[in-house]
Amino acid sequence: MVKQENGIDLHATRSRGRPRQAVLDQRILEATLRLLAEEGYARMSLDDIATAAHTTRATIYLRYPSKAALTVAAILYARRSFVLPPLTGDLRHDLVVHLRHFQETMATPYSLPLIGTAVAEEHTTPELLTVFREHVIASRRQMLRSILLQARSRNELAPLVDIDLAVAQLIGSYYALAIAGDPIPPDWPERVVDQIFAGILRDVSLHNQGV
Amino acid sequence: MVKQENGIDLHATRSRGRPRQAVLDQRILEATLRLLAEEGYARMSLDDIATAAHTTRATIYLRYPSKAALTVAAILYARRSFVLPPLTGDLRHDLVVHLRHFQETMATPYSLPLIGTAVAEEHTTPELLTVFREHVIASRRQMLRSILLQARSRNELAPLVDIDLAVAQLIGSYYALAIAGDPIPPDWPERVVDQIFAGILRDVSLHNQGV
Amino acid sequence: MVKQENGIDLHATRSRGRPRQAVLDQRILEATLRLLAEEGYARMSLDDIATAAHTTRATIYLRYPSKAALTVAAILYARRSFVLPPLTGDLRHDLVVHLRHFQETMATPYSLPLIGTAVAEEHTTPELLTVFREHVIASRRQMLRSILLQARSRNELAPLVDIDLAVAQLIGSYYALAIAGDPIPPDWPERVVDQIFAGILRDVSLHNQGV
Amino acid sequence: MVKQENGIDLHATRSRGRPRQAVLDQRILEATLRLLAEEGYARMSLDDIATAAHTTRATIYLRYPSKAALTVAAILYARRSFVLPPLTGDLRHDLVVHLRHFQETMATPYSLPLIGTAVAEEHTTPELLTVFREHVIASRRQMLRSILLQARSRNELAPLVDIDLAVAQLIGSYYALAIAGDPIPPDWPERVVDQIFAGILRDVSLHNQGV
DNA sequence: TATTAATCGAGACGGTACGTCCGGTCTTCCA
DNA sequence: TGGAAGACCGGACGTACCGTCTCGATTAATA
Repeated sequence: MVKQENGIDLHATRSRGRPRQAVLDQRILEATLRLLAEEGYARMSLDDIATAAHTTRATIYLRYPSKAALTVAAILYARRSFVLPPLTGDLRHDLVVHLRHFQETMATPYSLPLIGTAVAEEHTTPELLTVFREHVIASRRQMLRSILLQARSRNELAPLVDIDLAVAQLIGSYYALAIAGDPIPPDWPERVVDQIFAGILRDVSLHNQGV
Repeated sequence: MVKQENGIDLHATRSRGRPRQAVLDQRILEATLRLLAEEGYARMSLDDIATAAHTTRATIYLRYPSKAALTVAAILYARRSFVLPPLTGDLRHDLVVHLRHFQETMATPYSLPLIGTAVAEEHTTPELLTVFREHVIASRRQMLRSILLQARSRNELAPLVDIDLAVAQLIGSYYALAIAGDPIPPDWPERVVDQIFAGILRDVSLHNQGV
Repeated sequence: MVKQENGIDLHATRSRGRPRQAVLDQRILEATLRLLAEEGYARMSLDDIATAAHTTRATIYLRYPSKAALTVAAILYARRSFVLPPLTGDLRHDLVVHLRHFQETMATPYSLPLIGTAVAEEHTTPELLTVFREHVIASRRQMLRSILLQARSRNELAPLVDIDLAVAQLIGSYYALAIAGDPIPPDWPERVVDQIFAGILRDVSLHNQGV
Repeated sequence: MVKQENGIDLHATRSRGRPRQAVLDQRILEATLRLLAEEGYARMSLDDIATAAHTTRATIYLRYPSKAALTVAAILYARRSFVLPPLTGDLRHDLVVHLRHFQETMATPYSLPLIGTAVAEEHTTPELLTVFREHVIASRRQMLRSILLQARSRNELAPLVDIDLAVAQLIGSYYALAIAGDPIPPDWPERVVDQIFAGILRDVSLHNQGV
């Protein structure tokens, strides 16, 4: 009988003594998510989380060894029902669908600051960035990669395309716009897909034909 | 006769009272930069900065109202001698040169975590992100934009190109790779420029011709 | 079954949670008393107290809301084993004994400055003076009053004697001498008792007889 | 030719350069007195004094070397027109008049706290207490002493009277009442004089005669 | 009349302390 | 054993104050 279904179970061992209250796990994680969203990582205090979850700091430390670990757990908890859209085989359509999904995820109030936190704490709390990479970023990146790899196998891509770089261009354009403070256009997925498909240079052969 | 010699004069008004010791400004900002790099924003303490700058917290607070403001000033100070490379008119060359310059800037140990901090503190300390946008990001973005706009005026670009999006793709690919933990290839500037030039799709006309 | 064993129990409610370390209470109060004596109220710093008590300022603030409150508590602590001498019924003897006891109390290095502090802070920190009056001054004053009242009931006093004023004259002569910088004579208790007994005027009847 | 006429001239030497503004002396001292009365010595800040006197801390420090010295100067300034009542030769009347004068002086809002401050700062700022003793306390004490000495020379006093102690009893009864928080009765001067004249014991000879 | 020496306003600076807040650990009782 | 409650340590933050200092501007006596 397998207890862990997603590899991220910190309290797996079914030991003796009074069992933990599952409802407390939930309350703690949801309070964490809410305060993370409202205050940001730095200003979010464990005391406030404990109060919001109707428990105490000590009980939280019984579950998570640090503020960072709790944050990580909360992020994973938030993504527990996260499902990527299925692939259809249509290159443009699949890319647009996934980028839109990404866009919607990032539109929630504190998604970007949370990534910022993970990056900011890279040296002091590398677990944050690690868990982000492994459980949040990697899955989508892998999906986009496979979309492009399938397209390559269907011979739809130019032969020298750097697929990892293409994925970075697609996703990264969102980061760059957001960091710069530019509003993200509603049709950003279509725009970026079309632009990376066609390139930005004038078609020389066509141009020459015109002359 | 010009009074300001360095462009960023925070204490311009030659007012009454004992003037600030310029050397202290410098020592404080350089200590801040060093500790910011060594410890990161969160672990950097004003007491340590004061000690390293051979002064006291009170004196720092005379200049900057908060830790965030000091950090902002230090970042601006770090960029006081920041000079973007000149333009040549060669589209590909100019883009590659500027992206390489960006790449080198980001390669310093705490550039990315610092941006992460700014993004993370967006809601609690928006000044950080604002100053980043205005003094760090905007200038390069503007430069890349003008490179592409000049190319458009020389009729080198495809007519429907979204220039802001193209800039975001160029720069953003670096963000995406860094956040994902991917190593940045040494020839990243050339790669991303070429890929955004040509697009990633197989040349359909050529392909059709081939068939 | 008695819960309070020493009369002044600030933390009487046996509530939940980790109980305070009684030894810390003691160390803090004794360090306070020592530094109060060595440095005086103004120069005594909470950091030094904390260091001397092998704890931290935060822990002190857990117990006392301010420096003044801590000082008050320390003074009360110093008087925890304060026992007034018993009465014998001999008016002169009782008065002398109590005044000598008062004299010995005041002889400790910072007794008078401490009263001075309490008086000085009357408007800004009235608690100090209040606690002094209630716990230090009142008890002795009451005792002297009762000595005189008993004497009155034994018909030993002149009928019009203002007892409160008499107490004030006895004790006050010490204050006045100390404030004036006069050395307090070792037999001050006997002197002041005898002088307040007999009055200072030449005995008129005797004088008249002499003439 | 004597320059200083009262021993307390801090700015005697008539040197070259811009002379001091006499009006500033006055404003500073009066602001000091007011804030000393309103806030007490400890809470009175030189910045507040400077602001109230429409000047700056540096200018104050040009005149007085420390907060304590300024306070001393202010107290002396407050007593510049202090005149003790003349003697009449009537023992009881003279004592009552001087005690009433003392009572009125002490009735001003911060007289007692000021003495408290001087006593409190005895170890850290002994000048305060010294100047108090020399210029405030000693003069009255001397006057009361001379009243009693004259009475002795007129053979009005009992032969063994300790005059210094008698003065201390007279004045000290006020201190004791004030410190204890007792209201001072309006006829306190008469009461204390009469009580110290007659003593508090029942007249034994009279009593014996009565029996 | 020009110089000189001091005052005065304004504010920088070092040093020190206060009171608050937080993260992490611990200790105790209760269920 | 889990959980509630809260003590405890260590350390940072921002504020306040004292006493010193360094400027520029001003003012009067003097050379």
